[in-house]
Amino acid sequence: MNEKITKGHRVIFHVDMNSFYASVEMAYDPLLKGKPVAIAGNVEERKGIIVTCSYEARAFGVKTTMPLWEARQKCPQLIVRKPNFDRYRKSSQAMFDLLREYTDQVEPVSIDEGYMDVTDYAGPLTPLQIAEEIQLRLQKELLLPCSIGIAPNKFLAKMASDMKKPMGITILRKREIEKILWPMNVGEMHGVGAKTAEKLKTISITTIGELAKGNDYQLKHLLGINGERLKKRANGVDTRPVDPDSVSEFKSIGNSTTLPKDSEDERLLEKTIEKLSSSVSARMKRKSVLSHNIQLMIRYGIHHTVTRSRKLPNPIEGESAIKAAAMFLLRKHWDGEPVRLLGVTAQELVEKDDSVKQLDLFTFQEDAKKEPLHKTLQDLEDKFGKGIIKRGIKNKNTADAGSKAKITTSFQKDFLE
DNA sequence: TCTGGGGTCCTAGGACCC
DNA sequence: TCTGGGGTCCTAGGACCC
Repeated sequence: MNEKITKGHRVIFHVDMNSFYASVEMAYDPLLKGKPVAIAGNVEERKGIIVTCSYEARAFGVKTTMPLWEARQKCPQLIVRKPNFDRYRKSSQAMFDLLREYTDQVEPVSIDEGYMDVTDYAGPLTPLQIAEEIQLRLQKELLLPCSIGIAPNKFLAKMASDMKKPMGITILRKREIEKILWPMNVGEMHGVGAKTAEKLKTISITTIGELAKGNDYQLKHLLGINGERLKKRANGVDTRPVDPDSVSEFKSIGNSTTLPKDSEDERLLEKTIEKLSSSVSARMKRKSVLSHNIQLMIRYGIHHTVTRSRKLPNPIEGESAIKAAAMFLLRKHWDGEPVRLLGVTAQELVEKDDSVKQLDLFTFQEDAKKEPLHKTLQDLEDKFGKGIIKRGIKNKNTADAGSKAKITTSFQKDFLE
């Protein structure tokens, strides 16, 4: 596939913005600087939890996902702001634009972090100098602090960026894995959550080093294919390429909401689904996509969530069509118990775009050529669907931006070994 | 007073086809 | 008559991450 051939060694950065939402608020309002600041969803009600908080707030013991009332207990002078996503998106855009000044191999992972592959960087700076410059510029130009991990692959870069916060730069070389990575708790590994850590404990694996030497058969039995992958990562092996296009390919768009109080009022549930459908529809239209599958999520108690989905013969984007599909699912599957949360998600997205249809027709014809002659139009329609709209269009704009510079750099690409 | 809302990826069973 | 094995699609749920 498009996996980059990685002869020689790569130099990968993981850039991680520090307490991003809180930092953006501070950049907008300098009076907040140096103060304990927290961003919380729904400041008034029971669902108020801390989304992010400044390091000043963390000093009081305030943490992400902590209920707001508890955070206020720990830090009475806590300044609480509602999230302002437009601001965060703008700052994020500016941040990634700055990163792209160094290479076009930038892969945003979320609003506040991303990978860079600077292996082919052709300027005068060393990797460490690039990282230092980026960190300094983000701080100066955007007033945003970040931590950067430098390593030969994504996994190690991610682990490295976590090691020094805030405003850290950490190089993690292959030869340092044993000394630095292996003593760490396996639960601190990216990709290992509470459940997996618990399972690993049953085969006496509690550190990353123990995982690195774990028994293949046991791991496979316990975690399936993920066991294999995690063991490789623990040994510092990760061949995933940095893919600048990955983020533009949305797989689903959804909205959910916790009701003011648990409810079995059918009218209220319908109204809620209507609102959710409408915002999902609006977001789909902005992204110019259609959906082939609508999912309804119903949460009854804190630990009882059910998802139900429905495949659609024709792709939709309209509010009323989404609502209709979601209501169908509600009527069919709601057991009448009080509902805590409802969610509507559009899945199996396809591009709504004439040029894409053209492209489809083309691939359709190409495929037809490869098929044996007895294949009929009906066969192909069955395969591709009536609308001849292909799913999951990839790499729409992979036009090669330019020539690869062939300047030899001061860059020792194997310095990470 | 006790965990929100946005996602991705993987697994597993059943239906159905060949 | 009893029957295998492979593949795909659909649905539901779970783990994880930010």
